[in-house]
Amino acid sequence: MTDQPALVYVVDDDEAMRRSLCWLLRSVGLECREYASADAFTAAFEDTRPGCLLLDIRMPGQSGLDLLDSLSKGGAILPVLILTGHGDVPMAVRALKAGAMDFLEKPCNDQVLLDRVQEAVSEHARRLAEREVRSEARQRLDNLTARERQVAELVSRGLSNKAIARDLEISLKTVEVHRHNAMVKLKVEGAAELARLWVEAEEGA
Amino acid sequence: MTDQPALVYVVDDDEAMRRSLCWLLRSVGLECREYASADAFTAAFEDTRPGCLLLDIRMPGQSGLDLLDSLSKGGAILPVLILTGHGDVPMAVRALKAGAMDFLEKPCNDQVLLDRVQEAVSEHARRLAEREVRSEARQRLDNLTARERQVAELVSRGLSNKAIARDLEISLKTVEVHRHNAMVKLKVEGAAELARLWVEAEEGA
DNA sequence: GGAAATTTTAGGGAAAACCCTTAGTGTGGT
DNA sequence: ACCACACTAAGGGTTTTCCCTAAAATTTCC
Repeated sequence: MTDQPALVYVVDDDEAMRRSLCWLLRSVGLECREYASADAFTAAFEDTRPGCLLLDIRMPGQSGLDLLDSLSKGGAILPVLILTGHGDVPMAVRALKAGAMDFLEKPCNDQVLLDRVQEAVSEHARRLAEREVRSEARQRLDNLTARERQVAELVSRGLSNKAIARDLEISLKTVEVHRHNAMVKLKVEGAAELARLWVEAEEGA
Repeated sequence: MTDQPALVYVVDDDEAMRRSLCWLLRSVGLECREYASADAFTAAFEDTRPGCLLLDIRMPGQSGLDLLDSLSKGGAILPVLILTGHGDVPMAVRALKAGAMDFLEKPCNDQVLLDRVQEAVSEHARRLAEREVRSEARQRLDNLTARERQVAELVSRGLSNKAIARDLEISLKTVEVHRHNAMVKLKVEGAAELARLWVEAEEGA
């Protein structure tokens, strides 16, 4: 997670609008890329670098709301700021419930926009860090064999080796082996750390 | 947490509207109480029984948005459905960002409204259960003495008694005592359960 | 000042966890 | 058939935790 500079994506079919937005963003030192359609953006973006998306709704081809849906369905965590000229209440409600971070109407005050962008970028950095922790945990969990995972889970729930042996109907010695192997693979020491790792990995799963 | 029936609060200064809403809600078996102002509602509601709030924005006295803010500031977890006749985009955005679960415009389709209410009630039940777990955990934690809490935290982080003794510069025997007392007070057995309890209590703190 | 609670330390024994090696069995792939 | 891997099991020793009793020093509160 090398702390890369923020990148703002601007998706709008109106070229003048894109230019103007990017000019504004670059004037405060934000890197910025333009896309004329949802598809062009989808093909290009990577959800690993802190940033956010400034998105228009009314566009030829895939609409902004559709893009918003497909982003969240695809597990993306990039914050989206809707910026539209012809918004109505149902549209705003749908966008925000679909996970948009904000819904701004053109024309929009420059400073307000920049503030929202900064908020969104911070939020994305936060989410990226969180996702990193969980995916790290889950990746280590994936390296366990079925039996090891089974034993590790029971350990994380506070059962003793003896109780686990009874539960799984295997010998105490076998449990010790699985437990030890799991601990090594997960790089944890002791039941407490294992329990924490387990909670981290399973929350929001 | 005796599983009480749902209770829907309706806050609107227009009496005809309140009546009509309550008639609709009662027709599907939902209990329902009416309030003509934000203040009347604030004085009466209790955030322990599953339900939701149907809230108008434009009212004499405290506005619906103000009520929404003061609810979330007060730590309430009651889901709020905004139902207003004169909504605009900025108002909807503000309401949703302030935590409203939905923003509906009058007149509103009956079935849509009832669906949203049911969703909101389920959501509240879910939140109540979560809050219950956390407050139980925190309450038990509050019964620990300072030293016990200190020791328990280090145990939950995976440190051995010996390591804790070094950290706190006290004897191993003392650590054992504090650890044991903490375990008894927290009603947990083993480091794993303690770690889980700790995570439960501290998350979202 | 005295009672109650907290913090501190200790001895000693039973239970559990931890660490090492060795090894038989079964399964899947080359 | 052979190899790699997972699962199983055991012996034996060290360390840590768990559980009991006992008690002194300290702090807090009335």
